[in-house]
Amino acid sequence: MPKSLPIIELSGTLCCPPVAAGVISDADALEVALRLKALADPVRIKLLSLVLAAGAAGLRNVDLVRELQLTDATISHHLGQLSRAGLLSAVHQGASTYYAANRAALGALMGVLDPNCC
Amino acid sequence: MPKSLPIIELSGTLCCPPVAAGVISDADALEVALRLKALADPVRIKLLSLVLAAGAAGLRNVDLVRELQLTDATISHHLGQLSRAGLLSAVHQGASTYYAANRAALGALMGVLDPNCC
DNA sequence: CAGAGTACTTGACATACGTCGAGGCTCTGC
DNA sequence: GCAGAGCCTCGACGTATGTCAAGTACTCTG
Repeated sequence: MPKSLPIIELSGTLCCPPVAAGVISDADALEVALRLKALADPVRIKLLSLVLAAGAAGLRNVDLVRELQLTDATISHHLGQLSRAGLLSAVHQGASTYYAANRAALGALMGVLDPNCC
Repeated sequence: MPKSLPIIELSGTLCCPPVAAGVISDADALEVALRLKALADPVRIKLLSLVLAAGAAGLRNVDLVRELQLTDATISHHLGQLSRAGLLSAVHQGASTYYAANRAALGALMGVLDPNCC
């Protein structure tokens, strides 16, 4: 990975034309790729699935530590990745942090890549 | 990545319930993640977009070398990743190899992750 | 057959990434 | 105020990955 990827603000919802509509621009390709990278890990897929299933209430770091068999540091790392990609939203409540899935962001990302969309 | 990811046959089309339908299994999470990993690179997104735009005829390695500014070895590497993930299909014709997008596989992958689907 | 064009493989390099242990911070309840 | 729970940050580690240069193999053309 010599050509290192730049840091981009990803917390917002992705917005670019679907790939089926024409050749994607370099900038859009980068945005899409960075979000996919945030999702391209078995732990994070499982994690997102658990959070999705929990609904709007969300789940805490500890809840996920119990489900997956990983350190709280590792879970925190993954939650950070997903949050930075805008796929998860975190809300602090007392000593805990509840993570909920950002369904709109996930839907938008899938919509851009879906060849059958639009 | 100490817990190294196993090698799995991915050339077929993904088939598992959408994440919105419930918590995904470890095996399905791994399958989804491996396909996303194959897609989570700006070059490969651009590449897929170009191939998609080319339609059923497909594109050759050289064509893509000209579009993106990379070595044929690098393009070959990326094409291999996408092919192994079942996202691209290769057909040899004389001295050339034409790559076409596997729309069904891409659609299936997006369908599994789309929270608005099903 | 010779040469050009195309594609894949291999090896090497630098960087990115997942994981953990240790430590520190904030909030809660006694 | 203290002890504990929950969460994050930091540093370190081993592995994976994107890129290229060089080499190899195949196909077509003349």
